[in-house]
Amino acid sequence: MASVRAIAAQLNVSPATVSRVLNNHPDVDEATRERVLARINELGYSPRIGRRITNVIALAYPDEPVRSEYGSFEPALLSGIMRGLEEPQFDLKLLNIRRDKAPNETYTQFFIRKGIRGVILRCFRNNRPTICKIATERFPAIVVADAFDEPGVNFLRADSYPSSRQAVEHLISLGHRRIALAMHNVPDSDHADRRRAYDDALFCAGLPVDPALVIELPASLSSGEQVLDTMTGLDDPATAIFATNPMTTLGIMRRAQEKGIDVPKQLSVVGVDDSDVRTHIWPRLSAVTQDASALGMEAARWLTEVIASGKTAASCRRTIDTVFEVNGTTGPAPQRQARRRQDRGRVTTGDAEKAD
Amino acid sequence: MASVRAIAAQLNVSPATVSRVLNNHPDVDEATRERVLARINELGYSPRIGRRITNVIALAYPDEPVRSEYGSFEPALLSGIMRGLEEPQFDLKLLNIRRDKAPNETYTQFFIRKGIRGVILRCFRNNRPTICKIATERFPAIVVADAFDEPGVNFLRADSYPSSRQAVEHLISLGHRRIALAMHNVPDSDHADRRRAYDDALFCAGLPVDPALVIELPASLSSGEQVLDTMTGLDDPATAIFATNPMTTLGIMRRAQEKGIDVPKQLSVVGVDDSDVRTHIWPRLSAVTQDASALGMEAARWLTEVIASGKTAASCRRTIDTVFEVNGTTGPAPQRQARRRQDRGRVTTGDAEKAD
DNA sequence: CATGCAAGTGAAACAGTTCCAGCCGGGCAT
DNA sequence: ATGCCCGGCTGGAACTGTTTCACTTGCATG
Repeated sequence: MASVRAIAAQLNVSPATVSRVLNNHPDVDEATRERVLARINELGYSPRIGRRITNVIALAYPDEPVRSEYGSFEPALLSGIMRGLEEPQFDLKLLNIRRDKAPNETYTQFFIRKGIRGVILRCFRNNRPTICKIATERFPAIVVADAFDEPGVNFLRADSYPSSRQAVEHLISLGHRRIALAMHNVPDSDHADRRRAYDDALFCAGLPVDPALVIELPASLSSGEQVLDTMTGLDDPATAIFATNPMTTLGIMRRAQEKGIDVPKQLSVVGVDDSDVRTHIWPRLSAVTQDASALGMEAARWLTEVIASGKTAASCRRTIDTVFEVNGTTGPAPQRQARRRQDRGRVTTGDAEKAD
Repeated sequence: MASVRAIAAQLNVSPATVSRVLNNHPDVDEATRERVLARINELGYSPRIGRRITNVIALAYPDEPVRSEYGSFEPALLSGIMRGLEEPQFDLKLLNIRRDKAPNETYTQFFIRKGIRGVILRCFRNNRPTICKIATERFPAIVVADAFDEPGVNFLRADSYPSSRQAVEHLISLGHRRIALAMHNVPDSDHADRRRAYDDALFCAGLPVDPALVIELPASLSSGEQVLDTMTGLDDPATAIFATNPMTTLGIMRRAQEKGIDVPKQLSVVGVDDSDVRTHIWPRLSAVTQDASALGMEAARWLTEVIASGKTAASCRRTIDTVFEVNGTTGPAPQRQARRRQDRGRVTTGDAEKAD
């Protein structure tokens, strides 16, 4: 609605000045800049090319672009977003906030300058304050794959509590009593859900939560190895591990195979999978699966809908389901005397068939 | 250089008409459209917003956006592109050609309409003609991860011939004589390189190429399983497999572990890895590795350089190196009598330590 | 005190797109 | 035959946003 000239007229400045503010040019008086920004926030503004409004949204990363450290979550998410943008005919830009945003401009300013009308945000380690800031500026935005208590922050996430709880209960029903939990060492809502599911499942089964069985580490292969070493090395070792992120899970599996620990005969493993990694290895991972592609598609649809309808007050705090999928890495708890074999090489497992 | 009004003046039409042609509006006479397009191709054209030229390039997919079927090649590539765009201050758009391009517009028209000044192209199954078409239109473009004989097509790829040959020679030096080759079933230059390397390495070692040991299948996990079943089921089975794509390699490993075939004691496997998948499993894959991130970064740099300098005649037919990395899936060829054990369950491998 | 420099601003020029009015030719009813 | 209407096509004008250039103003300095 509001054009550069309209805003300029209201404030008794020239369109040139408004444009300069929008593009973060240095030579504009601080007071003037404030006035213009205030009015823009008040009236709203959509970037245009000529008379046409630009139908572009962005997927914004707080820092490093498109890390592949979370397995194939990112491509699955991107693929979903592209599908979600198909029908409303929007384009997608990729943004690196740290790199492109000038320190002295607001987020709204930054996004307008980049010619986008809305933004899908990825939430990582330390950028929760950033996201809250963006929310208070009321620029159309939605966070994927994380949850926020702060009002005004829109998000779409997969709630892994139910299926995480199913996972732990599944392990309990298989006779496991020493179930380890390998957590991510930075708190986000997903991992909090999984922690709660673990606690609740144990509590309801009358099992204690042993602090020695809970470990917090970065999401990485080597963390997984450390988890396996720690949990099988205890005096009363774990017979099952629930790992709350994909890379740690892979690390656990890799280390178990390296040490010749038979999964699932000697140790059961439940992981979390964002994409199809669980099927890439043998045995196929029993895992809590979240559909990153669906997450992306839904987020894109919500955002474009909000933009198109102009309902800036719309709020999204949606949750989609995750699924616990039983595959080959979970089995009955081993007999007590069979545990504690510590040879570092492969173990004889010729009795495999009989045990099934 | 050429603006809408300049072109309009040269052709005695109005700027409105030129704009309509550029945006593929239906209500413009076919003859007029042709004239305008011809002049635009002649003079060149860069999309602008107001007086500013837009520094945006696109990563264009022929069809489905950002398939994750090639493992984490895509995120690694994207990450590299973003890094490559950092210094020249360009933005990146994601484009799905099939979805967004109108059938009756040229590629140049399409890209201009999307406001981009250059494009990085992904080459898949059937879009080689598309890419050649784009090249003849002379819009700034570069293909990543494939090679073209056609002049005018710019590309940047990783040459996997030397390291593929190293890989096969490595297997030969380990005593393998029955080395299978699992190829992708659609021809592209990468896979052609690997085929040549296989043939040459065998030939130079005085070994015959047995057609029974060469198989062409889609890049997928199930293909890998089929490869393993076929190659170990021969009367004179393979003792090593070279798989020319990541997913097939994973399928082979998965199936080998499922059948209890010990890699590398009973069977050696060499794969190809675009990212870090080779380290995600145990044993770590011996693999020909290509740095998708470097590919993306170099492509982005070349493209932005061409755009900035205006050297539309510039040509890029570069190749970066791949590396053959020896990890845990390659070992000495098994003794002849030890082969042909066909029990479907796990095999006793208690003598593992001694063999080392 | 005059001069010069830097900051800040606006008018104008210029970039692209769309709206609206008009032209023109063909089809159709009277 | 003639008048009318309608749709294809076009251009002018209006309206986007951005940049260039000239100008004012205030402050420091010779």
